[in-house]
Amino acid sequence: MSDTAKTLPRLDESLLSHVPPFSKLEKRQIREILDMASVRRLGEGVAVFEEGAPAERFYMLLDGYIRVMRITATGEQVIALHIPSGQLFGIAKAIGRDTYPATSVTASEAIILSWPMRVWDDFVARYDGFATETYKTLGQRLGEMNNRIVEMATQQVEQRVANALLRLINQTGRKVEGGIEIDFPITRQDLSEMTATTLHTVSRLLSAWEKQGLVSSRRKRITVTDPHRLVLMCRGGVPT
Amino acid sequence: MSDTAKTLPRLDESLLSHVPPFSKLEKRQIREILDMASVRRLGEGVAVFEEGAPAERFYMLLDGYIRVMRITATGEQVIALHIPSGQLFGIAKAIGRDTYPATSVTASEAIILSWPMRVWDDFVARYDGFATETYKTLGQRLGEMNNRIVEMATQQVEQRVANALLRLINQTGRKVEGGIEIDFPITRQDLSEMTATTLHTVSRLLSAWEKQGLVSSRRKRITVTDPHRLVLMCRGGVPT
DNA sequence: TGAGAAGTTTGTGCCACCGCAAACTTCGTC
DNA sequence: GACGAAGTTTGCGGTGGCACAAACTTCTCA
Repeated sequence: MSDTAKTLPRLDESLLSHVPPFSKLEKRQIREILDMASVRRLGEGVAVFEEGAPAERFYMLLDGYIRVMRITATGEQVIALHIPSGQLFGIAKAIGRDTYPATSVTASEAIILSWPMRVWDDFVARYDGFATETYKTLGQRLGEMNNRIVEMATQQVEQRVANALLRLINQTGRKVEGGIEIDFPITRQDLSEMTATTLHTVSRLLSAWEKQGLVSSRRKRITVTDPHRLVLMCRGGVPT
Repeated sequence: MSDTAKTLPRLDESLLSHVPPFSKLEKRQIREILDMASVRRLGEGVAVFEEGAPAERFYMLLDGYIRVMRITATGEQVIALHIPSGQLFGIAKAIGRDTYPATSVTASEAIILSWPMRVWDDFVARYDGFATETYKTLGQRLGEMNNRIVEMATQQVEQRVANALLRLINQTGRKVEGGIEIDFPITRQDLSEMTATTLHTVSRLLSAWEKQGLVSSRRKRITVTDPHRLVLMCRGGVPT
């Protein structure tokens, strides 16, 4: 709802030159692509698009984090995925859809590029490596979802939360003194929506882990101080 | 393990002419494609490929059903998906992978075509509509998985099993007297592996539903006699 | 036709986790 | 710097559905 912007001053080619779907392109081509893009700077917690809406644009996250979620008929939220910067999202066309299959919300401040969906086929046809790289990240996301299904089907809450934390620090971790911190604000509630449990249970688990020196957390911030022991946690056994 | 066959007598073009990824092609092109294919006839419960194996071939299911599953480190099985005839599967290349992300097993007797993965890029480049249709089914499967995640995160066992049944009769249902039957042999165990519960719980549920006239079942066979009331079941409330 | 395998049903006890509730802490803002 | 909103912690009771166990039924194949 809040802060939008049109085509900002002028985007530098280096913005995209190292980003997988565009990394094989010449400077000239990246220029073309950037000239077609709109830029927006969004605050935390802003919806980029809603599930079911006609897929009119596709997006590239330049900075920040995006949370992909779905909302059930009864109003419960389920977080499907977090997307780090440098990835495309909202690429409904890539999977033959004309509406977005889920809602995307910023998990932090974010900068996003976007293009009208009608140029999608051009991108695929014209830019070498674009399609390939796109489908590679799609495959990764698919694999991740698959893993989550297996986890939810076979693991206990404790292990699921541990897994979720590890995945977060792997994908979006930032090294700080004393451990690895999740690079965006995240609440117990969020974590519970990622692991199919309640914020109460997550809170209890984090408190326990904090006492054991596995993690340390403040409001909306979580730092994993002992990833190794957290990995052990994923495979069942309660440590001493 | 059991029954294999090489290129059988001679496949008829009509086999593929109505199957989405090939439906836009000319007879000549379908001939080409068929001439490159191997055919196999498989019994029930035979593995087509295993998770993690190098993705050397991709497949088209001509008849029967395929079950896509994963096995955890502790040996538990989780069924991710059932694939009905007329769909491609094992298309690792489409998502930028060079190993299969899951195991595929026949859920019934089945007839499958297959091609070496190296012709994949040719297929995409040469055959109009092939890529598009492929990604459409990919999108559907992604959506299904997404739905399962949401279900497992928000619903009770009873609702999840009801949902699983409904999905099965939607996708693979066969009309019989007195209801719609799932078109391939399926055990309580299978159903429990699809819904993250135990075979005991599934058995109890089915027994209860049978008493209420919602379903009727025999060994390895399930018929939904009152789909409408089963739909109600999905949304919580216990009926009279 | 009979023995074993595979699949199903049913009972009982128990515990991990949720639901509810209430107090507490941290942050933003006027 | 005080108020309210947002986020967190903690206690307690209840219960859904799992684990374990055992009998039963239906198929298969010799």
